[in-house]
Amino acid sequence: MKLSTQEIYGLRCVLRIARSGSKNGITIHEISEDEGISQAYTAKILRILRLNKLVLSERGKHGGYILADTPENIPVSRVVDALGGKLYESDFCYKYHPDGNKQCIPVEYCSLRNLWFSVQKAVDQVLNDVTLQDIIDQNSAL
Amino acid sequence: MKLSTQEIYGLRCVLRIARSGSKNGITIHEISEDEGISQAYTAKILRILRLNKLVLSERGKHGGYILADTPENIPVSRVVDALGGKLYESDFCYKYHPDGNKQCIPVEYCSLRNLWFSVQKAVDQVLNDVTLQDIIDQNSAL
DNA sequence: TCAAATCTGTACTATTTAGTCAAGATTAAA
DNA sequence: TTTAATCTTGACTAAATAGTACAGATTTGA
Repeated sequence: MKLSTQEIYGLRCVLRIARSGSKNGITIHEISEDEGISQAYTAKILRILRLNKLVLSERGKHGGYILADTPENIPVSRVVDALGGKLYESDFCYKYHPDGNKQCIPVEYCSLRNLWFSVQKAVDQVLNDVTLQDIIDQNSAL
Repeated sequence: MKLSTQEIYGLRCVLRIARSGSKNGITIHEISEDEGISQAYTAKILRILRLNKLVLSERGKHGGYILADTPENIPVSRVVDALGGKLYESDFCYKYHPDGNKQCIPVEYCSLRNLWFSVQKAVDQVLNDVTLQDIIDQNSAL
């Protein structure tokens, strides 16, 4: 079970934006420099975050990125889900039964579904309860 | 955050082996049929499980696979870790800082490390406590 | 109006993961 | 001893993810 690099880098980008005091926001160039991620890849990740309404962008000379909400109001789960999706999604059972017609009939399939779903819940419990502000503050039950 | 198909298929394969009453074990062909996974891919996954000492194999006419231990003694975490590794591993911080020299200096890096590690712990808590036998029985706090 | 600094979008390449193929090794039984 | 059923291994192809390149659009200010 792994995090994708998009999730890892993306959360770091969002935190950079959150920590930027500037009213105009922070540019791709700055985020890229600070995080040691290429500008092109930073831009790609920010696009996803923007399409998911986690950040707002402004073009032009004084352009840049700001958060779409206050850091207290953005749980980490929103960022991670935007970039990497849920572990257990609605198409889970179908996806991993290539032959299509055996879903959830033999008994262990259902208990496996329950297993993965409970892993999902455990992860969500952690990530829903931590906001960007918590991370900035190093608040934690972590 | 996703499970790899190796983890998902692999756990199903192990459970098939666990549920096989036969003393000679169960063949790749049977597992493949039962789970709707190709023989070749099933073989590849079983190889990993064998190298990780989760299953034992016997060649030849009456060959097949059996578990290396009783289902009660194999927590799901062992299977998942063998096939997909840990979410948070020792090289985590280095791996995602391509420029190498910024690890854990700016404050949020450390809180992120704590975050991912606590996700890892939450997942482990679920997967360590569930054994193959639990899944077969549909026992659960799931 | 023009140029510079920025974001935007698409298409491309590289790497990793998923999945297949085929030839070889082992065992049991005829 | 031969054959059939099995596991074993490594090399291959396909698909998904990671990461790059570049041309275009927007805004500001000279």
